[in-house]
Amino acid sequence: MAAAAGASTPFNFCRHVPHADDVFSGSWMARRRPSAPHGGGAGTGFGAASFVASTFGEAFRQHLDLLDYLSDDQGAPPPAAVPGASYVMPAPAMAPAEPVVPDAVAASGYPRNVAAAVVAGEGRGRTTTDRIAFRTRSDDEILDDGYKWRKYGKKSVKNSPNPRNYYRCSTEGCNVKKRVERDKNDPRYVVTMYEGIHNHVCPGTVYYAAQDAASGRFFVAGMSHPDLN
DNA sequence: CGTCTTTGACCGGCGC
DNA sequence: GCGCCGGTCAAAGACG
Repeated sequence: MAAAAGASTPFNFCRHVPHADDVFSGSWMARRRPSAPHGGGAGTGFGAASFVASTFGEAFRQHLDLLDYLSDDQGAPPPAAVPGASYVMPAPAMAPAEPVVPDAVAASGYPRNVAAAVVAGEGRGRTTTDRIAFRTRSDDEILDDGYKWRKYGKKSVKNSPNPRNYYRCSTEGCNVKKRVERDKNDPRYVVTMYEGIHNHVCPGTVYYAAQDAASGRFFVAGMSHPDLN
C-alpha cells in the first residue's frame, strides 16, 4: 500500500489552515473551502515548486534534493510578488505532511526512489516539469490551498476503482496542473499530485515584508491570510 | 450571461 | 504494427 514515506516532513502550504477536525497525524491538513468564490466549487491546490521554494524552506530541502527538483521546468523564478526575496524559513507546520509516491503515481512511470514526496519529471520520457505528490486523509477531495483551479477532465484509471480528476490552474498564463484521486487502498485518503510551477502568487495570500536593518534590503518576512487573522 | 463541470472522443506514448 | 492506457480537448449543460 502507499504507506507514509519514512520521515514525514513539516512544511507549510500556500494557505495554511490548521483545523482540528482536519489535521491528522502524519498527513496534510485539508479543509473545505468556506465559500468558493467561483461557482461549482472547483478544486483548489498549491503550486508544487513555487510552493516548495517559497514555503518549504530548509526543512524540506534537508529531506529532498530541491536543487534538482527546481532545476528543471522552465527554470521558473520565485513568485513575482516576492521580488528578490530570500526564502524564509517557514514556521513549524501544525501537522506534518505525508509525502508519498502513490501507487497511481508510480504506475505512471515515476521513479519511486525520488525522495518519496517529490516526483521529478523524468517518468516515461515526459518532458515536464516539477511534480509532487501527497496523500491526504480527507473526506473532501477539494483541498483548500488558496489557488483557483479549473477542472478539465476526469478519468477512470486502470487498477483503481476511483476516478482521477484533472485540474489546471485557472490563472491566465499559469500552466500548473494537478491530479486528484482517492487512494485505491484506503479511500479515506486523497492522493494529490501537482505538476508545474505557479508563475503568480497564491491568490488570497498576503506577503508581508520586513527590512533588514543592516543592508536596508527588504525581504519577505512571512505570509498570512485574511482567514487566519 | 459568464463561468465552471461533465463526459465522450481523440491523441500520443508505451509495451508486447 | 497493434492495442492499451493515460492525458487532454471541446461541446453541451448546469449553476449562480
